[in-house]
Amino acid sequence: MLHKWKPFSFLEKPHICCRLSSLTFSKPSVSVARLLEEEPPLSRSHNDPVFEILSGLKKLGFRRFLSGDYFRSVVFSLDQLQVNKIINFLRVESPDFAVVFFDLMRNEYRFQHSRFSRFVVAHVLAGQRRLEELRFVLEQMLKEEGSGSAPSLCEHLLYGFRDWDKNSLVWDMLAFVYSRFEMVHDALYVLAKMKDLKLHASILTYNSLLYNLRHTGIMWDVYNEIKVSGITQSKQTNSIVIDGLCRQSKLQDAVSFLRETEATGLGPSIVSLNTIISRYCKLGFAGVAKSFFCMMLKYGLLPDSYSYNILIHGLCIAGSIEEALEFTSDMKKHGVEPDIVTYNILTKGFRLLGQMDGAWIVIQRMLDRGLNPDVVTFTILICGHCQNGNVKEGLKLREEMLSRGLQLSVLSYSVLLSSLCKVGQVQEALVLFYEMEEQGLEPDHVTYSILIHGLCKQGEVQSALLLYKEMCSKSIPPSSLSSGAILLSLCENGMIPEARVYFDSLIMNDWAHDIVLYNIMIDGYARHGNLEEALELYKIITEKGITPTTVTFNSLIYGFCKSRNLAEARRLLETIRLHGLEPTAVTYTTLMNAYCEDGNMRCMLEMLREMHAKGIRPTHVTYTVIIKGLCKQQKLQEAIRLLEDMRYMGLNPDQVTYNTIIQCFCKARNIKMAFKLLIEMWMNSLEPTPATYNILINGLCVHGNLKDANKLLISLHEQNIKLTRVAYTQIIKAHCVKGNAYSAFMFFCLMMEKGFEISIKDYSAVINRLCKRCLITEAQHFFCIMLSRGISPDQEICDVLFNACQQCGDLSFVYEMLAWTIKSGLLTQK
DNA sequence: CTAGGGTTAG
Repeated sequence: MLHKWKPFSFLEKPHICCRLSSLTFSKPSVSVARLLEEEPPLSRSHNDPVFEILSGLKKLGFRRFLSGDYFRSVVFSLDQLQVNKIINFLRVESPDFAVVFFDLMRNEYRFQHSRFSRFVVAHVLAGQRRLEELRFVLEQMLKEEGSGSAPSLCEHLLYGFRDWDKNSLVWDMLAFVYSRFEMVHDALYVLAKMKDLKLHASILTYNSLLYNLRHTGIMWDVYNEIKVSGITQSKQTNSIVIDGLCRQSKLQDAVSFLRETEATGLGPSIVSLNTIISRYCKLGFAGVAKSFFCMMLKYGLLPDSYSYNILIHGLCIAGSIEEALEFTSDMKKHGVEPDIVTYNILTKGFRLLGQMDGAWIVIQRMLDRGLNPDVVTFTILICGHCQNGNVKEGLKLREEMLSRGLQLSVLSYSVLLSSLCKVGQVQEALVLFYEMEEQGLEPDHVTYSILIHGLCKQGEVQSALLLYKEMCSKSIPPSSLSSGAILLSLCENGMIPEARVYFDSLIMNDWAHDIVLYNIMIDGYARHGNLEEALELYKIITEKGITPTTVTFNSLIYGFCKSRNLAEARRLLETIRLHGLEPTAVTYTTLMNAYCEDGNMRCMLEMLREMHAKGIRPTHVTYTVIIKGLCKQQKLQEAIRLLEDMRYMGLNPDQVTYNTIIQCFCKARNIKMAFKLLIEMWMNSLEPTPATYNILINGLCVHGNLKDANKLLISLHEQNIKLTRVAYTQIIKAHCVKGNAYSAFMFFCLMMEKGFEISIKDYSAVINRLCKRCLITEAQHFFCIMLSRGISPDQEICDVLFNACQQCGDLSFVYEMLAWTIKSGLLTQK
């Protein structure tokens, strides 16, 4: 291997830079002769820099020679082979200098050492038990060699250094460093070679490997090997196994393992018990966690601050803040002082209960104790405000942090980004995202997931994809979450075949067992009426042994409801329980809505009763469905009463709720009440949606006064309020039906002005209606606009116009139309 | 040991 100079790194050093121009790379300069004049080197070696360097070192001493002109003039021409010779020579003569020379070449001259030199120096360091440095040398080597390099490095070590002193230490450290760098396969390879050579690995190496493999079943292979090899286990060995079992969700095995090791004399360690307590807490079993805490005391082990913090945290997430506070005083009594982590945990505890005032009391106590809130404290507070929908307050806290000189972490930014996205302020989120990058913070896969998701939800799929690409280019591997966002957006945009191709590619990768991805795809199929494919995917899930969630079934139920197979939908409700899962409000609401659409109020109410009996709280969506049912039965007063009841029960009606009930009043020709409800929306700071206006405009067109509809739409149009094309098309339709071609034309222009895509369907809708009323000239007019916008007429539109011209007796246009149809190849056979 | 992200219903 040829060594490579890294010119730019040494050019940074001014003294070298100056010399560079005067350097000669061929023969030793005159100054060498002067340096060595006391005893000139052997003449035959004049051209051999290795010889000159070695004799120079000997004569002048290390420091003097290496800082001298000769060495500086010749150093840049040295290749790896020559450096190998020097180092190997020094190893025998004076091992310390071998290391110094090695370091100097690398640090001062950015010399890329060969494997041979590195291993030589590694052996020297191993011989002197300079383990930190040994590790460093091997770390440098493995950083450059990368993963998959173990076989060739082992070969090198095996054939080049077989009987060297302390060879086994170098092997062991090599395995250790591979393991630390998470190059597990390489580490295992080295260990296997060591086994062949009958070399023993140290417990540290085994522990490190055990640690890296603790997520997997291979952990046991390593553990058994430790037992077989007969080396003494350390305290950490058992803790790592227990941690691994916990991470593999084998909590029972972890407990049994703890009991087994108890007998072997080492006894359970604090760390092992802490791990188990932590696991039980995370699963929400604070009671079990407490019993292990007591067990710790029984063993005579004194709980440390970790033990207390873990338990206090467990109690907080279980909602038992009082008990958490009791343990906090308990820890003080036992001489363990609550630290910043304890206070942060308690703050979070209050935050989880929505008691922000309690959170502030904790912070006050923390301040009294002389502890300053840190980034975590602030993040918890920001989180609290954001989850209450108060992003503004969250942003204020950010200011506060900055004014205290606290740098926001990636995490605290992510909290803010997430809540900005949730309230639809994606642009603001992006601004904050760029600020974050400017601060030199590297967004991680969670940050990207949040933004990609936010953009997708806003329909900005292209920007989302750009961000996705950016993430991949930074070699942040896409997570199932960010990919899930893309998948979801493909489904939401109706691109089901594309979604499936993408889905298959995701399943081929690491996320073949992520049920959420399946759920998104199944829902995509169910939503777009492809129940067969949805069921096919469900079959695949069960075949793969993946546990479905209630969401999986909810989507299937939706699919069956959509295809009007209510019996099967209802049967699936029972299937949920057979899988040991609980139906949710979504399950029941989906079914209730289907019964409601079917006009089957009896079954709908039956579902509501069942829901109630099972203790599942209806949501505002459930109530909206019931309101819809009441409206269908023309029970308007009851609907209004339910709307009031909702608020009373703390369920806030949203836009859809109002849209439902407003539509109902429009149909009942009670336009006044419909507008009263619109005002009520405003008063509850609910921004009406485009659908709200569509309902009102339609109500005015069909059941009210068309002039009022005109006024409303024009006013909305002028105020630039977000509308859909439906607002325009339905009023155009109404005017056409009434024969107000001019008004229709005016609104048509307004619709075009707003930049809505106008399709042939819009033209034929107008032309059809105008023709029906024999408004041929007006229909022609729209026909001409259509042609001028580059839209080609289809068969149907030509037929309609042609027939109308004949029937209404406008023969002049018949010929024109005839010419047109011939020209377009759309001639009809009538 | 403490702080962040996803899927479903009207």
